[in-house]
Amino acid sequence: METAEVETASADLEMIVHGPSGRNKPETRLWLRMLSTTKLITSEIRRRLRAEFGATLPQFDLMAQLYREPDGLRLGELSRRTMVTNGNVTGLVERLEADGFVQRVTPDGDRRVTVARLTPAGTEFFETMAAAHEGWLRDIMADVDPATITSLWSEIGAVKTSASNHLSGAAFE
Amino acid sequence: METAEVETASADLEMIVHGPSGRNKPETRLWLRMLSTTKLITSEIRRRLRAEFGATLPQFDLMAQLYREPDGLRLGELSRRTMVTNGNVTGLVERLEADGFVQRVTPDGDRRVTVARLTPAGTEFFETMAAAHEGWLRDIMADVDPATITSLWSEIGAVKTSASNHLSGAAFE
DNA sequence: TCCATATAGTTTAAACTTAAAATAATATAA
DNA sequence: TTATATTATTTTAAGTTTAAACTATATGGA
Repeated sequence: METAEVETASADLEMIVHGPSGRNKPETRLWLRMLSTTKLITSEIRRRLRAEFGATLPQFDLMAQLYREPDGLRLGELSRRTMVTNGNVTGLVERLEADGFVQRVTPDGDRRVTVARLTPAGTEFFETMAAAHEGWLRDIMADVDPATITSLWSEIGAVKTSASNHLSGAAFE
Repeated sequence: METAEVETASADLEMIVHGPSGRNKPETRLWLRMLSTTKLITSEIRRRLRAEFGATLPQFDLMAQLYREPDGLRLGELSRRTMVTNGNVTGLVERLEADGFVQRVTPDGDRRVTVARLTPAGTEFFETMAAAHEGWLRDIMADVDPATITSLWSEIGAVKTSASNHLSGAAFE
Protein backbone atom coordinates (compact mmCIF):
# COMPACT_ATOMS: atom_id res chain seq x y z
CA MET A 1 0.00 0.00 0.00
CA GLU A 2 2.99 2.23 -0.08
CA THR A 3 3.95 1.64 -3.70
CA ALA A 4 1.67 3.69 -5.87
CA GLU A 5 1.47 6.44 -3.31
CA VAL A 6 4.20 8.65 -4.62
CA GLU A 7 3.73 8.57 -8.36
CA THR A 8 -0.01 8.28 -8.62
CA ALA A 9 -1.05 10.40 -5.68
CA SER A 10 -3.78 12.50 -7.15
CA ALA A 11 -2.35 15.87 -6.23
CA ASP A 12 -5.45 17.91 -5.97
CA LEU A 13 -4.25 21.09 -7.52
CA GLU A 14 -7.57 22.76 -6.91
CA MET A 15 -7.67 21.85 -3.25
CA ILE A 16 -4.43 23.56 -2.75
CA VAL A 17 -3.56 26.26 -5.22
CA HIS A 18 -5.45 28.99 -3.51
CA GLY A 19 -6.33 27.14 -0.39
CA PRO A 20 -8.72 24.53 0.93
CA SER A 21 -10.93 25.52 -1.97
CA GLY A 22 -13.37 27.72 -0.14
CA ARG A 23 -12.03 31.16 -0.68
CA ASN A 24 -11.86 31.30 -4.44
CA LYS A 25 -14.13 32.93 -6.92
CA PRO A 26 -16.34 30.37 -8.69
CA GLU A 27 -14.51 30.93 -11.96
CA THR A 28 -11.19 30.16 -10.34
CA ARG A 29 -12.53 27.08 -8.64
CA LEU A 30 -13.97 25.79 -11.89
CA TRP A 31 -10.75 26.50 -13.71
CA LEU A 32 -8.61 24.68 -11.19
CA ARG A 33 -10.88 21.69 -11.36
CA MET A 34 -10.90 21.66 -15.16
CA LEU A 35 -7.16 21.94 -15.21
CA SER A 36 -6.47 19.18 -12.74
CA THR A 37 -8.99 16.86 -14.36
CA THR A 38 -7.56 17.43 -17.79
CA LYS A 39 -4.06 16.86 -16.50
CA LEU A 40 -5.13 13.63 -14.89
CA ILE A 41 -6.73 12.23 -18.02
CA THR A 42 -4.02 13.54 -20.30
CA SER A 43 -1.37 11.76 -18.25
CA GLU A 44 -3.33 8.57 -18.40
CA ILE A 45 -3.81 8.69 -22.17
CA ARG A 46 -0.18 9.61 -22.63
CA ARG A 47 0.92 6.69 -20.47
CA ARG A 48 -1.22 4.23 -22.37
CA LEU A 49 -0.18 5.53 -25.79
CA ARG A 50 3.42 5.13 -24.86
CA ALA A 51 3.01 1.76 -23.20
CA GLU A 52 0.88 0.17 -25.89
CA PHE A 53 2.02 1.92 -29.04
CA GLY A 54 5.25 3.71 -28.29
CA ALA A 55 3.59 6.91 -29.45
CA THR A 56 3.24 10.34 -27.91
CA LEU A 57 0.06 12.37 -27.52
CA PRO A 58 1.09 15.11 -29.95
CA GLN A 59 1.93 12.46 -32.51
CA PHE A 60 -1.48 10.91 -32.04
CA ASP A 61 -3.17 14.28 -32.46
CA LEU A 62 -1.23 15.09 -35.55
CA MET A 63 -1.98 11.75 -37.16
CA ALA A 64 -5.64 12.19 -36.26
CA GLN A 65 -5.73 15.34 -38.36
CA LEU A 66 -4.04 13.72 -41.29
CA TYR A 67 -6.34 10.73 -41.08
CA ARG A 68 -9.25 13.00 -41.86
CA GLU A 69 -7.57 14.28 -44.99
CA PRO A 70 -6.34 11.54 -47.27
CA ASP A 71 -4.85 14.15 -49.59
CA GLY A 72 -2.80 15.55 -46.75
CA LEU A 73 -2.57 18.97 -45.15
CA ARG A 74 -0.19 21.87 -45.36
CA LEU A 75 1.97 22.22 -42.31
CA GLY A 76 0.41 25.56 -41.48
CA GLU A 77 -3.07 24.09 -41.56
CA LEU A 78 -1.87 21.18 -39.48
CA SER A 79 -0.48 23.65 -37.00
CA ARG A 80 -3.80 25.44 -36.62
CA ARG A 81 -5.81 22.28 -36.31
CA THR A 82 -3.61 20.74 -33.68
CA MET A 83 -3.16 23.98 -31.74
CA VAL A 84 0.52 23.34 -32.00
CA THR A 85 2.88 26.05 -33.11
CA ASN A 86 4.39 26.11 -36.56
CA GLY A 87 7.86 25.30 -35.43
CA ASN A 88 6.61 22.41 -33.43
CA VAL A 89 4.82 20.86 -36.37
CA THR A 90 8.06 20.83 -38.30
CA GLY A 91 9.72 18.63 -35.73
CA LEU A 92 6.73 16.37 -35.20
CA VAL A 93 6.36 15.71 -38.90
CA GLU A 94 10.07 15.09 -39.23
CA ARG A 95 9.99 12.41 -36.59
CA LEU A 96 6.84 10.80 -37.94
CA GLU A 97 8.37 10.79 -41.38
CA ALA A 98 11.47 9.09 -40.02
CA ASP A 99 9.18 6.43 -38.56
CA GLY A 100 7.54 5.92 -41.93
CA PHE A 101 4.07 7.04 -40.84
CA VAL A 102 4.01 10.36 -42.64
CA GLN A 103 5.21 11.58 -45.99
CA ARG A 104 6.09 15.12 -47.05
CA VAL A 105 5.48 16.51 -50.54
CA THR A 106 6.06 19.92 -52.06
CA PRO A 107 3.39 20.60 -54.65
CA ASP A 108 4.34 22.06 -58.02
CA GLY A 109 2.33 25.24 -57.87
CA ASP A 110 3.93 26.84 -54.84
CA ARG A 111 7.33 25.80 -53.67
CA ARG A 112 6.90 27.41 -50.27
CA VAL A 113 4.34 24.79 -49.36
CA THR A 114 4.86 21.42 -47.76
CA VAL A 115 2.00 18.98 -47.59
CA ALA A 116 2.10 16.13 -45.11
CA ARG A 117 0.00 13.00 -45.40
CA LEU A 118 -0.23 9.60 -43.80
CA THR A 119 1.46 6.68 -45.46
CA PRO A 120 -0.46 3.39 -45.62
CA ALA A 121 1.53 2.25 -42.61
CA GLY A 122 0.60 5.46 -40.84
CA THR A 123 -3.07 5.00 -41.64
CA GLU A 124 -3.11 1.49 -40.31
CA PHE A 125 -1.20 2.47 -37.22
CA PHE A 126 -3.53 5.34 -36.48
CA GLU A 127 -6.67 3.25 -36.90
CA THR A 128 -5.40 0.82 -34.32
CA MET A 129 -4.54 3.56 -31.88
CA ALA A 130 -7.80 5.43 -32.41
CA ALA A 131 -9.86 2.37 -31.58
CA ALA A 132 -7.91 1.86 -28.37
CA HIS A 133 -8.14 5.54 -27.55
CA GLU A 134 -11.90 5.50 -27.73
CA GLY A 135 -12.02 2.50 -25.45
CA TRP A 136 -9.74 4.15 -22.91
CA LEU A 137 -12.02 7.14 -22.69
CA ARG A 138 -15.07 4.99 -22.13
CA ASP A 139 -13.15 3.23 -19.42
CA ILE A 140 -11.93 6.43 -17.80
CA MET A 141 -15.41 7.92 -17.75
CA ALA A 142 -17.15 4.67 -16.91
CA ASP A 143 -18.57 5.94 -13.63
CA VAL A 144 -20.05 9.10 -15.08
CA ASP A 145 -23.75 9.19 -15.78
CA PRO A 146 -24.37 9.36 -19.57
CA ALA A 147 -26.67 12.34 -19.12
CA THR A 148 -23.91 14.18 -17.31
CA ILE A 149 -21.55 13.49 -20.17
CA THR A 150 -23.98 15.05 -22.58
CA SER A 151 -24.73 18.09 -20.48
CA LEU A 152 -21.05 18.63 -19.74
CA TRP A 153 -20.40 18.65 -23.43
CA SER A 154 -22.76 21.52 -24.05
CA GLU A 155 -21.89 23.47 -20.93
CA ILE A 156 -18.20 23.32 -21.68
CA GLY A 157 -19.13 24.58 -25.09
CA ALA A 158 -20.40 27.73 -23.42
CA VAL A 159 -17.11 28.16 -21.58
CA LYS A 160 -15.20 27.68 -24.77
CA THR A 161 -17.26 30.26 -26.59
CA SER A 162 -16.78 32.77 -23.82
CA ALA A 163 -13.06 32.15 -23.73
CA SER A 164 -12.83 32.53 -27.51
CA ASN A 165 -14.48 35.92 -27.23
CA HIS A 166 -12.12 37.16 -24.57
CA LEU A 167 -8.73 36.25 -25.95
CA SER A 168 -6.03 38.91 -25.83
CA GLY A 169 -5.79 38.96 -29.57
CA ALA A 170 -9.46 38.26 -30.09
CA ALA A 171 -10.61 40.17 -33.13
CA PHE A 172 -13.06 37.62 -34.44
CA GLU A 173 -16.34 38.72 -35.73
CA MET B 1 -8.33 42.16 -39.98
CA GLU B 2 -5.68 39.91 -41.41
CA THR B 3 -3.28 40.15 -38.51
CA ALA B 4 -4.54 37.90 -35.75
CA GLU B 5 -5.80 35.28 -38.16
CA VAL B 6 -2.87 32.95 -38.13
CA GLU B 7 -1.87 32.89 -34.49
CA THR B 8 -5.27 33.13 -32.83
CA ALA B 9 -7.30 30.99 -35.19
CA SER B 10 -9.28 28.87 -32.81
CA ALA B 11 -8.37 25.52 -34.25
CA ASP B 12 -11.28 23.42 -33.23
CA LEU B 13 -9.54 20.23 -32.32
CA GLU B 14 -12.78 18.53 -31.52
CA MET B 15 -14.42 19.40 -34.81
CA ILE B 16 -11.61 17.74 -36.60
CA VAL B 17 -9.79 15.07 -34.71
CA HIS B 18 -12.21 12.32 -35.52
CA GLY B 19 -14.33 14.16 -37.99
CA PRO B 20 -17.08 16.73 -38.18
CA SER B 21 -17.93 15.71 -34.64
CA GLY B 22 -20.85 13.41 -35.32
CA ARG B 23 -19.36 9.99 -35.40
CA ASN B 24 -17.65 9.86 -32.04
CA LYS B 25 -18.66 8.23 -28.85
CA PRO B 26 -20.00 10.74 -26.31
CA GLU B 27 -16.97 10.22 -24.08
CA THR B 28 -14.62 11.01 -26.92
CA ARG B 29 -16.59 14.08 -27.91
CA LEU B 30 -16.57 15.36 -24.35
CA TRP B 31 -12.89 14.68 -24.01
CA LEU B 32 -11.98 16.52 -27.18
CA ARG B 33 -14.02 19.49 -26.08
CA MET B 34 -12.49 19.52 -22.61
CA LEU B 35 -9.06 19.29 -24.10
CA SER B 36 -9.47 22.06 -26.63
CA THR B 37 -11.14 24.36 -24.12
CA THR B 38 -8.42 23.80 -21.58
CA LYS B 39 -5.75 24.41 -24.20
CA LEU B 40 -7.43 27.62 -25.22
CA ILE B 41 -7.62 29.01 -21.70
CA THR B 42 -4.20 27.75 -20.74
CA SER B 43 -2.66 29.55 -23.69
CA GLU B 44 -4.41 32.72 -22.74
CA ILE B 45 -3.30 32.58 -19.11
CA ARG B 46 0.22 31.71 -20.18
CA ARG B 47 0.29 34.64 -22.57
CA ARG B 48 -0.90 37.08 -19.95
CA LEU B 49 1.47 35.80 -17.27
CA ARG B 50 4.35 36.23 -19.61
CA ALA B 51 3.25 39.61 -20.92
CA GLU B 52 2.41 41.17 -17.58
CA PHE B 53 4.76 39.43 -15.21
CA GLY B 54 7.41 37.68 -17.23
CA ALA B 55 6.43 34.47 -15.51
CA THR B 56 5.55 31.02 -16.80
CA LEU B 57 2.52 28.97 -15.85
CA PRO B 58 4.48 26.22 -14.06
CA GLN B 59 6.27 28.89 -12.07
CA PHE B 60 2.94 30.41 -11.09
CA ASP B 61 1.59 27.02 -10.03
CA LEU B 62 4.65 26.24 -8.00
CA MET B 63 4.58 29.56 -6.21
CA ALA B 64 0.88 29.07 -5.53
CA GLN B 65 1.69 25.91 -3.62
CA LEU B 66 4.42 27.55 -1.61
CA TYR B 67 2.20 30.52 -0.84
CA ARG B 68 -0.11 28.19 1.05
CA GLU B 69 2.72 26.93 3.21
CA PRO B 70 4.73 29.68 4.82
CA ASP B 71 7.08 27.09 6.29
CA GLY B 72 7.81 25.70 2.86
CA LEU B 73 7.39 22.30 1.29
CA ARG B 74 9.70 19.44 0.47
CA LEU B 75 10.42 19.14 -3.20
CA GLY B 76 8.70 15.78 -3.36
CA GLU B 77 5.54 17.18 -1.84
CA LEU B 78 5.74 20.12 -4.20
CA SER B 79 6.01 17.69 -7.05
CA ARG B 80 2.86 15.84 -6.06
CA ARG B 81 0.87 18.97 -5.48
CA THR B 82 1.75 20.57 -8.77
CA MET B 83 1.40 17.34 -10.73
CA VAL B 84 4.87 18.03 -12.03
CA THR B 85 7.54 15.35 -11.98
CA ASN B 86 10.34 15.32 -9.46
CA GLY B 87 13.03 16.20 -11.92
CA ASN B 88 11.02 19.08 -13.20
CA VAL B 89 10.57 20.54 -9.77
CA THR B 90 14.32 20.63 -9.34
CA GLY B 91 14.75 22.85 -12.36
CA LEU B 92 11.77 25.07 -11.60
CA VAL B 93 12.95 25.70 -8.06
CA GLU B 94 16.46 26.39 -9.27
CA ARG B 95 15.28 29.08 -11.62
CA LEU B 96 12.93 30.63 -9.09
CA GLU B 97 15.74 30.66 -6.56
CA ALA B 98 17.98 32.41 -9.06
CA ASP B 99 15.24 35.03 -9.44
CA GLY B 100 15.14 35.50 -5.68
CA PHE B 101 11.55 34.33 -5.26
CA VAL B 102 12.27 31.01 -3.64
CA GLN B 103 14.75 29.79 -1.07
CA ARG B 104 16.03 26.25 -0.48
CA VAL B 105 16.92 24.84 2.92
CA THR B 106 18.12 21.43 4.01
CA PRO B 107 16.75 20.66 7.46
CA ASP B 108 19.02 19.18 10.10
CA GLY B 109 17.21 15.94 10.72
CA ASP B 110 17.44 14.41 7.27
CA ARG B 111 20.05 15.51 4.81
CA ARG B 112 18.25 13.98 1.86
CA VAL B 113 15.51 16.53 2.21
CA THR B 114 15.26 19.93 0.60
CA VAL B 115 12.56 22.33 1.64
CA ALA B 116 11.60 25.20 -0.63
CA ARG B 117 9.77 28.30 0.50
CA LEU B 118 8.86 31.70 -0.83
CA THR B 119 11.05 34.65 0.01
CA PRO B 120 9.33 37.92 0.98
CA ALA B 121 9.89 39.09 -2.59
CA GLY B 122 8.35 35.87 -3.87
CA THR B 123 5.34 36.28 -1.63
CA GLU B 124 4.71 39.78 -2.79
CA PHE B 125 5.20 38.84 -6.41
CA PHE B 126 2.80 35.94 -6.14
CA GLU B 127 0.11 37.99 -4.47
CA THR B 128 0.16 40.45 -7.32
CA MET B 129 -0.02 37.71 -9.91
CA ALA B 130 -2.76 35.81 -8.09
CA ALA B 131 -5.01 38.84 -8.00
CA ALA B 132 -4.55 39.38 -11.72
CA HIS B 133 -5.06 35.69 -12.38
CA GLU B 134 -8.43 35.69 -10.69
CA GLY B 135 -9.49 38.69 -12.71
CA TRP B 136 -8.44 37.08 -15.97
CA LEU B 137 -10.59 34.05 -15.25
CA ARG B 138 -13.63 36.16 -14.50
CA ASP B 139 -12.99 37.95 -17.75
CA ILE B 140 -12.51 34.76 -19.75
CA MET B 141 -15.71 33.24 -18.37
CA ALA B 142 -17.66 36.46 -18.39
CA ASP B 143 -20.30 35.18 -20.82
CA VAL B 144 -21.00 31.99 -18.90
CA ASP B 145 -24.10 31.85 -16.73
CA PRO B 146 -23.11 31.69 -13.03
CA ALA B 147 -25.38 28.69 -12.52
CA THR B 148 -23.56 26.89 -15.30
CA ILE B 149 -20.25 27.60 -13.67
CA THR B 150 -21.46 26.01 -10.48
CA SER B 151 -22.96 22.96 -12.09
CA LEU B 152 -19.91 22.47 -14.27
CA TRP B 153 -17.80 22.45 -11.18
CA SER B 154 -19.68 19.57 -9.65
CA GLU B 155 -20.12 17.61 -12.86
CA ILE B 156 -16.45 17.81 -13.68
CA GLY B 157 -15.89 16.56 -10.19
CA ALA B 158 -17.69 13.38 -11.22
CA VAL B 159 -15.44 12.99 -14.24
CA LYS B 160 -12.39 13.49 -12.10
CA THR B 161 -13.50 10.90 -9.60
CA SER B 162 -14.18 8.38 -12.32
CA ALA B 163 -10.82 9.05 -13.93
CA SER B 164 -9.06 8.68 -10.59
CA ASN B 165 -10.63 5.29 -10.17
CA HIS B 166 -9.55 4.06 -13.57
CA LEU B 167 -5.90 5.03 -13.70
CA SER B 168 -3.42 2.41 -14.91
CA GLY B 169 -1.65 2.40 -11.61
CA ALA B 170 -4.80 3.04 -9.61
CA ALA B 171 -4.57 1.07 -6.41
CA PHE B 172 -6.33 3.52 -4.18
CA GLU B 173 -8.71 2.30 -1.63
C1' DT C 1 28.48 -4.16 11.89
C1' DC C 2 26.98 -4.96 7.25
C1' DC C 3 23.85 -5.29 3.73
C1' DA C 4 19.43 -4.97 1.43
C1' DT C 5 16.05 -1.82 0.69
C1' DA C 6 13.56 2.33 0.70
C1' DT C 7 13.59 7.54 0.24
C1' DA C 8 14.70 12.22 -1.44
C1' DG C 9 16.61 14.67 -4.97
C1' DT C 10 19.27 15.29 -9.08
C1' DT C 11 20.62 14.24 -13.63
C1' DT C 12 19.93 12.71 -18.27
C1' DA C 13 17.97 11.92 -22.89
C1' DA C 14 14.48 12.63 -26.00
C1' DA C 15 10.51 15.04 -27.13
C1' DC C 16 7.59 18.93 -26.87
C1' DT C 17 6.49 23.93 -26.17
C1' DT C 18 6.35 28.91 -26.97
C1' DA C 19 7.82 33.03 -29.00
C1' DA C 20 10.58 35.22 -31.94
C1' DA C 21 13.87 35.54 -35.60
C1' DA C 22 15.42 33.86 -40.00
C1' DT C 23 14.70 31.86 -44.83
C1' DA C 24 12.52 31.31 -48.81
C1' DA C 25 9.15 31.84 -52.28
C1' DT C 26 5.39 34.38 -54.09
C1' DA C 27 2.41 38.26 -54.83
C1' DT C 28 1.56 43.17 -55.19
C1' DA C 29 2.31 47.79 -56.42
C1' DA C 30 4.53 51.83 -57.89
C1' DT D 1 10.47 45.59 -63.13
C1' DT D 2 12.13 46.45 -58.98
C1' DA D 3 11.03 47.35 -54.22
C1' DT D 4 7.87 45.88 -50.72
C1' DA D 5 4.89 43.14 -48.42
C1' DT D 6 2.92 38.49 -47.58
C1' DT D 7 2.88 33.80 -46.88
C1' DA D 8 4.96 29.20 -45.65
C1' DT D 9 8.11 26.90 -43.24
C1' DT D 10 12.32 26.33 -40.58
C1' DT D 11 15.43 27.59 -37.08
C1' DT D 12 16.70 29.12 -32.56
C1' DA D 13 16.77 29.85 -27.55
C1' DA D 14 14.87 29.06 -23.26
C1' DG D 15 11.93 26.31 -20.71
C1' DT D 16 8.95 22.33 -19.70
C1' DT D 17 7.84 17.44 -19.83
C1' DT D 18 8.23 12.43 -19.08
C1' DA D 19 10.58 8.41 -17.86
C1' DA D 20 14.38 6.36 -16.36
C1' DA D 21 18.89 6.17 -14.39
C1' DC D 22 21.80 7.80 -10.76
C1' DT D 23 23.47 9.62 -6.09
C1' DA D 24 23.07 10.21 -1.54
C1' DT D 25 20.98 9.24 2.78
C1' DA D 26 18.38 6.46 6.05
C1' DT D 27 16.51 2.43 8.08
C1' DG D 28 15.77 -2.30 9.40
C1' DG D 29 17.19 -6.36 10.15
C1' DA D 30 20.87 -10.62 9.87
